[in-house]
Amino acid sequence: MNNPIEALNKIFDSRIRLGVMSILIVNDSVSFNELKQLLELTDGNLASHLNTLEQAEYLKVQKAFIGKKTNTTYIITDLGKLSFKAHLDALEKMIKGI
Amino acid sequence: MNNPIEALNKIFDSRIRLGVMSILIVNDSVSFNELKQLLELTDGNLASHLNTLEQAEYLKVQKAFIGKKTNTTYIITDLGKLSFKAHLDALEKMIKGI
DNA sequence: TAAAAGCACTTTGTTTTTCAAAGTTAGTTA
DNA sequence: TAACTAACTTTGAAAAACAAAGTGCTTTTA
Repeated sequence: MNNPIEALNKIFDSRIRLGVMSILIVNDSVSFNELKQLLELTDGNLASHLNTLEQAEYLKVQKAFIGKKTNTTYIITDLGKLSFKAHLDALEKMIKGI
Repeated sequence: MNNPIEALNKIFDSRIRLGVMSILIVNDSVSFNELKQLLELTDGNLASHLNTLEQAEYLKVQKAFIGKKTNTTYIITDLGKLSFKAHLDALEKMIKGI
């Protein structure tokens, strides 16, 4: 048997980032405020986790205008999708003992 | 929709503790050394994660003798099994967006 | 039109967690 | 008896998480 945890992605150790990804993988685009309310986080905390995911290029930020009002939304990238799925696969394999 | 991450267990944020639990859930009893080799950890690091799991009463320690030699093995508790399964369920629900 | 409020952050600083390395105790093999 | 293994504990450093406060901009409200 080889090390079952090495295929797990360190970035997804955090349940907040796991939560963000699981929201973004089923929603095309989610705003900062929606995430904040869904996950019940402070601005700073959410912003820093989003930043970690953005640095990893797992999501991208889209700044748009709704009328004159700015609106920031977050979108998962292809790399984000792949990495998240790979992590879930690794988790499943580990649990099933494959 | 309610907060998808609140049902996740903080203790299982750590992939090391996740790894330990996934080993213990399929093996009746695993020794310190086996865990150390499987997970490729230093003694101190493994011991501290095992301690966290023991504090939570997710596993118990069994000190036995093999001949005159002591042998320490770790066994998952019923609470450990329940908590681990509950965490996996919560994860699954979160991912599936239930 | 001045004040209050919302958005999306950044900054600051504390607390918590993680981890490696070294030390410890006790038995074991060469 | 010296080196070795097992199973830790202790120490200390580094990283991560987090809340709170501050910022700049816009919009709504009194």
